[in-house]
Amino acid sequence: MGKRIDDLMLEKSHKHVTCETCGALKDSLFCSLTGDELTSVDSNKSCSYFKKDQPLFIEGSLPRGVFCINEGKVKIYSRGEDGKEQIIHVATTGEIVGFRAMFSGEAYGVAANTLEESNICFIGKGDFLNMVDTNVNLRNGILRELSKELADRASFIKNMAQKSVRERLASSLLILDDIYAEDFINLSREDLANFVGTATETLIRLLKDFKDEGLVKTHVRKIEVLDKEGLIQLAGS
Amino acid sequence: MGKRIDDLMLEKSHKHVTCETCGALKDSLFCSLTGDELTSVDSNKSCSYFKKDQPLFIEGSLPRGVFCINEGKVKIYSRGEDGKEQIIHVATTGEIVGFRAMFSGEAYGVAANTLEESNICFIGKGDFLNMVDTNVNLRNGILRELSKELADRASFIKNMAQKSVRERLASSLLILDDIYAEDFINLSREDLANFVGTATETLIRLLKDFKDEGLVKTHVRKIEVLDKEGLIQLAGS
DNA sequence: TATTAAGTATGATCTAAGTCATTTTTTACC
DNA sequence: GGTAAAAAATGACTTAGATCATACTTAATA
Repeated sequence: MGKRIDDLMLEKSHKHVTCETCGALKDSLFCSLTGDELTSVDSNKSCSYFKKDQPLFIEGSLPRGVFCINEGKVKIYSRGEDGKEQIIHVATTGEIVGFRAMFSGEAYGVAANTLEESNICFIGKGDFLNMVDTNVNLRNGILRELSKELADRASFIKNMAQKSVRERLASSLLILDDIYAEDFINLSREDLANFVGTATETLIRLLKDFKDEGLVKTHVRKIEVLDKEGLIQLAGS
Repeated sequence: MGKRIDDLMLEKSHKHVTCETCGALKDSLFCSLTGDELTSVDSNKSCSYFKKDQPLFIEGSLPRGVFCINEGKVKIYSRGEDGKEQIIHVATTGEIVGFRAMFSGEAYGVAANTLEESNICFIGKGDFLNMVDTNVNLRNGILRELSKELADRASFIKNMAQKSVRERLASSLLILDDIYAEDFINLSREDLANFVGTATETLIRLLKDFKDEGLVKTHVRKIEVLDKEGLIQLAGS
């Protein structure tokens, strides 16, 4: 008899990712933590393996801590009345997810799911808030991060209100190309549509246009950006 | 010969609004400041009278401090390629405006203009950051505020992507009705359209429908909300 | 490797909402 | 108080993009 799924997950989760050796550390908000602090985080965190499309947290639940992405991708989204998702952000290696609701004391206004297999650590609310309170660099990093995101979302709103779907697709592909770095963009057509803010059918049609125009190339579901400059032109400001 | 405009402004600006007696204090992030801290803010701030549609700061400029609204309304907006404004937020009495860019160290990604005659105090960057560093309550208040706004903007994005203009107008009117509290909503049709994210003509047409349906009543440019419940129904989630 | 399900693609149709042109009303200012 | 300018309103027209129906392809699982 084969192993149970739980066993497999446990096995993978026991990769023993320690903060000290975490490849994502230097890109993360935790980069300013002292050796002692890191050791303390290490002993208070739990690291787990997530399969594709598993929830980290759901809309309306109360935050119990933060998630630190060691490896993988996570979509942050909110669901409309009709159930349609709007993806607000795609988080990647090194990012800390879910600390916003931590400060507001409110329930999550968004949900988070893995987009692919991921290794993600969890740090409890108390430990995290304690660190923020005592570590000036971490705190300033968070203030900076929150502010930057606020600016990002302002321009997201403007794009939604003023740009055509075609323009938004171009600018979305550029954003995703950065996030997926050396990999091809790897999102379902539906997720991509939910990021751009359009119907899946419309997205597919426009993506075909982009292919015909030599802007992108598709490898089944994966999308390769061929002409970054062209997309920039198309995306406008 | 009558007084020059500068004199009049000076006169009004010399209302001597002190933080201790500021009516907006209790609603503001500064409510947690100690007596000493307030005195220090007081001696380091400048308070000025702004006419209608004057800029507090413009997109792309570097922040030199924060603005505290003693009396009045301020629109926070961003301009698209074609010059069309997208209004992100309408700030009112008690709100502190412009502290987001302060933490990110970047230039303003948005602009701010008065929507009506306003009394607004200015606190320099150094003084403000200093207070944030030393006052735990203020700091936590700011973290909470930033987080809440982030959540607001996520739902703003979702609304833009998924709701019809009619639904967005309903929800915008509800938001504005809260902001204008006991007053009627007092925005130009163009500003309202730029808040809803639609063309001015479309806004005017829909507003007329709302009038016909008994949801609102207009007093020339001002808008009175008659049927809050009806608007809530219409706005959806 | 068959079978099913999920995801991707395409076609046909409809309408919400944008654009441009013009008129009416309100506001600002000599 | 009269005139000019700005804001609001209405009409006619056009189209981007949503929706629904259906076909095709890739992935999953027995």
